[in-house]
Order: sequence, then structure tokens, then C-alpha cells
Amino acid sequence: MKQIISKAAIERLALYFRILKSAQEEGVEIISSEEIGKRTDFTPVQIRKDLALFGQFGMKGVGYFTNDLLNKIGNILGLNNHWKVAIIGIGHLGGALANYRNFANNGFKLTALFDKDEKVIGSKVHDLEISDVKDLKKIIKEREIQIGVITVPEAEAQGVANLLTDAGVKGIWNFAPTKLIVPNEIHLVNEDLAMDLSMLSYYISKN
Amino acid sequence: MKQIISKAAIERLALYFRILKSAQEEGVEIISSEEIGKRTDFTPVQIRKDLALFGQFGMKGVGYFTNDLLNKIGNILGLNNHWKVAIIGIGHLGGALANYRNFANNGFKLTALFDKDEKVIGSKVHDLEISDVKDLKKIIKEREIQIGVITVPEAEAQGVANLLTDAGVKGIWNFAPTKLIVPNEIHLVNEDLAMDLSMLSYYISKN
DNA sequence: TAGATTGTTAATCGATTAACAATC
DNA sequence: TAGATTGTTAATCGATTAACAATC
Repeated sequence: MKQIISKAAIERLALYFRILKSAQEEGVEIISSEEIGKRTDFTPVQIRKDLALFGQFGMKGVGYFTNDLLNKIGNILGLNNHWKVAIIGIGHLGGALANYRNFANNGFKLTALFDKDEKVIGSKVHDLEISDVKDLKKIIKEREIQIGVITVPEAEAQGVANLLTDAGVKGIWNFAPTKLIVPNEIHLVNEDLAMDLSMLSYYISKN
Repeated sequence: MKQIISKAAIERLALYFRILKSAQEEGVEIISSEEIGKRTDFTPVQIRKDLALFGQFGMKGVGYFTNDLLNKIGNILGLNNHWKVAIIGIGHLGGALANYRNFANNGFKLTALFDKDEKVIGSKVHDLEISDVKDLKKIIKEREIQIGVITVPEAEAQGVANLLTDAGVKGIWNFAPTKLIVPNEIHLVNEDLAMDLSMLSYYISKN
């Protein structure tokens, strides 16, 4: 599609996806924008508008078929693509993410782990061995990994981003609190914990 | 202040804060909106507009004094308040956050850890003992903790949110992928990893 | 058919950008 | 003074909301 879709709309879509999944598990076969609204705290109009950006998925006078809409949104978000993921930096946070069950739940397959510390290289997290970051390019290519997760210290993050770029990943999920510079064709999402905590601090301070 | 400030503006403020801190460390004494813009990828006008929401912090023809602006933004964001923080759920993610050095760096003091698993209760993370979640209310009150971090499984998150509410915290930082219901006076920030990963998936899928 | 609910066009609202006066 | 840069008012742009026609 040519039209530019706002980041906010995509975020909402990801939330619709989540609640549709739980609705599906509850056995809800047909769902209205009103009901999606109740479960997500968005207005029904906003939901219909968001969906309309990508096509007509509902039935007038009826609502949306849960299975169908879930599948359509999954396709839009690319969650049916089984992306292969590598984590670089198996410290506390990287290790926690390696154990994160929601990767698999949402169509992501953890396929490689990297560290530079000889003490951890060779050990395993759930049957997946931690490799030497020196072999990053080779392994990323061999295993056709498309997403790199950066959980190394701030000072090393740009270097790892460069390695990942060189290895040909399509996207980077960055947990280091720093602005990474990557080529335009590589998509970067920053998970900025310090920023979100600052926001909480702001809201608490106000009253 | 009475005016409602957009969430986006506060997020940018948190980023200005970060780059001002590194500018300060580099010994930059005076900084222009142009330079802040280069370091954050926002336009100079936007930066001046954001700052203008809270007052006049600069000097015409000169720029901003780094120390002064850093301090002012810190005050706005409440980062000079030394918030006391508790983490509930010391699994992989909670444990990683307990080791997260940026808490201290940004004016947050980790003051209590809770879990319900007897196997971990009593053990320590950096001199801080893990307490039984049964004692949550008592300890939160005793230690005057204002922020609770929820890193328990999804199914238990609402229960913990209720406990925290009852104990009188002012803010909740939620890592469970679920919509929590809390009273209006309690500020909630969701750290939605699955959502952000979905966004990355969307951007990769597009090309 | 009547009721319900989607999808879309038009109106409103809010945020960003442009222009520029103020002033160091 | 001339050059630089802030702070603010006005213009533009984009996103949300309201209204309603379409139709199951």
C-alpha cells in the first residue's frame, strides 16, 4: 500500500490483534467495533477508521468474524511471517528476553544468541547455544535471521548495529538507551525503558 | 500547570534530558536548539516549542545553558524526586530489571523486591532481599515506596495491581501484556514488548 | 421490514511547521 | 552594530470525531 499509515494506528492495530486473540480463545465468533472498543479503551469509530485504512473486513449490521479479522490483522502486521530472531548480549536483560515466551506466541522464532564473553559462549538457553559474536555474520546468514535484538551495554550498541547491518538483517529491536544510526532500509524500533520510566515520573509529579 | 501537555511532548522532553546529560558530560556548557535537534532528530522549532510549554529557559541569540536546562527538565519530569521503586515478580524479567543500573542513574531507588515463590523469597539481589508478596502492603508503607513495577505473568498482573493500589503507590510500570484497571489517581505506564515487536514486524513486512 | 452495525464523507480538533519579532 | 538564536503568533497539516448513508 502506498498511503502512509501513522505509527499510532499501527500500535492500535497490535492491540486489536491481542484482544481479538483472547476473544477467539473465549469462543467469541463475531465481534463488533463496540466490543473491541470496550476491551481496548478506543472508540468504535476509531477502530473502524483504522481498519478501513487497510480494507473492508466487516459485515454491515453484523460485525467482524473474529477468526477472519484476526487473520487479516496478523497479515497486515506481518505476524504470520515466522520471523527469525537473534539476541545479541546475553546479560540479565538479553537472558530474560531469551526466556520470553511471547516470542513464540506471536510468530517470532528465536534462532541465535550471541555474546562476546567466553564465560557464557557455549552455554545454552532452552537448547539454543550462545555463539561468539565474532561469528555473527556467518550465523545470521546461514540461519536466515531477519531481526536482531540489541541488549548490549550502551557503549557497544552502535558497533553491534553495524555488525547486524553488515550481516543483512531487516530490522533491529534496540534496548540500549542510545540513538543508533542505521541505513534507511533497516527498520529500527527502540525499546526505551528509561524514557518510559521518565514519563511515569512526570505523571506522578504532576499531582 | 493547568494546560494539558501531549504524551508525545513528554517523550521528547525525556530524550532532550538524555542528550543534555551526555552533552554535559562532554563539557558542552551552552547548547542551541539546533544542536539538540541534531542529536535527537527533532527540528529546532519543535524543541523550542516543547520547552516553551513550561517556560523560558534560553537566552536569545545565545542558546541554553546545559546545566540549567538539564536541571529544569529534570524538575519538569520529576527526576529529581528520588522515587522509591518496588519490583513484583522476580523471574527472568524482574530479575533483569533489579539489576538494571539505569534506575539509579535516573533518580530512582530500588527499595523492595517481591515474589510469591518460597524458593526465591529470602535470597538477595545486590543486597536487597526478596520479600514475600504477602507482606507487600506493610513493606510498601514502611519504606514509603511510590512506584510498583509489575513483572508477574499476565494472569496475576491485575491481582498485583490491586495489591499495589491498596498499598497506596502513586504509579505502576506494567510489563504484563494486559490492560490493567486501576483507579484514576494511580498513573499507569505499560511497557508493551509484544506491541513494539509487532510494530517492527509491520515495518519489515511492508517492503 | 426494523434494527444493528459497518464504512465513508465532512467537520473539528490538536499538533507541527513557518514566519518573524524580540533581544542577547 | 551585525549576527545569532530564542520565543511566539499565524498557517498548515494530520489525526480524531461526528454524522450519516449503505446494507446485512
